[in-house]
Amino acid sequence: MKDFDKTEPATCEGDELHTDSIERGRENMPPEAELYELSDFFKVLGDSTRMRILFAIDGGPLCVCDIAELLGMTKSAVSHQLKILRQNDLVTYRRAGKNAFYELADEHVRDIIEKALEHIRE
Amino acid sequence: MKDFDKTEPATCEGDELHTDSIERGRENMPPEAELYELSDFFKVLGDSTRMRILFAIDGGPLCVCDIAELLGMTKSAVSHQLKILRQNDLVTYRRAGKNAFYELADEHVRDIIEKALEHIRE
DNA sequence: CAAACGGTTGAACAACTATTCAACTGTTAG
DNA sequence: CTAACAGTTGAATAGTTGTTCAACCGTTTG
Repeated sequence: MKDFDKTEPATCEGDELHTDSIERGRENMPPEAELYELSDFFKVLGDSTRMRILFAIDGGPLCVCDIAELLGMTKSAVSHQLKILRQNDLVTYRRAGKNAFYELADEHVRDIIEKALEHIRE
Repeated sequence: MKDFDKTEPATCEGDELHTDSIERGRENMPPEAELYELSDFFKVLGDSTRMRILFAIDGGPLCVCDIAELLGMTKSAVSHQLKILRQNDLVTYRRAGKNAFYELADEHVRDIIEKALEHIRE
């Protein structure tokens, strides 16, 4: 009995109709690597702190200290999140003396966030 | 010394230019509630299993068992993720006898994923 | 040069999350 | 009715992740 359960996953009773549907779904599936890039990209956007940072620098380049002040967080916490945003090419930065000014890297990001906003506003 | 660090966060030396930039960033910030809805939405997309599910049913409605077969996962694991997709209005489902057929809820979702694909492909 | 500041980093901890497992519901077929 | 199947669910576990803390680096200013 329990041995049967271990054979999961299994097609629904080997139905022809189902195997067809599965095949269609499989054909639509992007390559493994792309799937991970895609979900990793959304994972970066899936944090309210990072989202706030993106909106903050959308109004123009800001240095770490200013972002920290704006969000009411420590520079350390902000810097950690900026690193993630950098590593995923969502922001770029340029050094100016003691400061590091961050800004949005890409117009795509703005578009995607805009579309998502439309979605949640129904 | 350590007491000073505790005063974080702080503006960069109270510079006028910086407080201006901060103000611009602050004006651009969406309301708190919207920020959370937005990052929660992306959080749902930020998982490779859920992403695979979305691509699978993008090729047409599929029942839980078929999705499980297609992804090589247990029905239980898939069902848990489908619940999250349901709760966030990314999928809808209709019951047909023993089966529950899931499909994409919204055209928006397709658009956003498409835009993100463009982005990661540079 | 030394002190102060902006920024980064690694380790540690707490909070969260995906999968597994087992038990359960509801539907259909024998 | 009962057995088998599709699907759901809650608890437990293992892995991931955001923030804090302390130490550090590089630049600038006195």
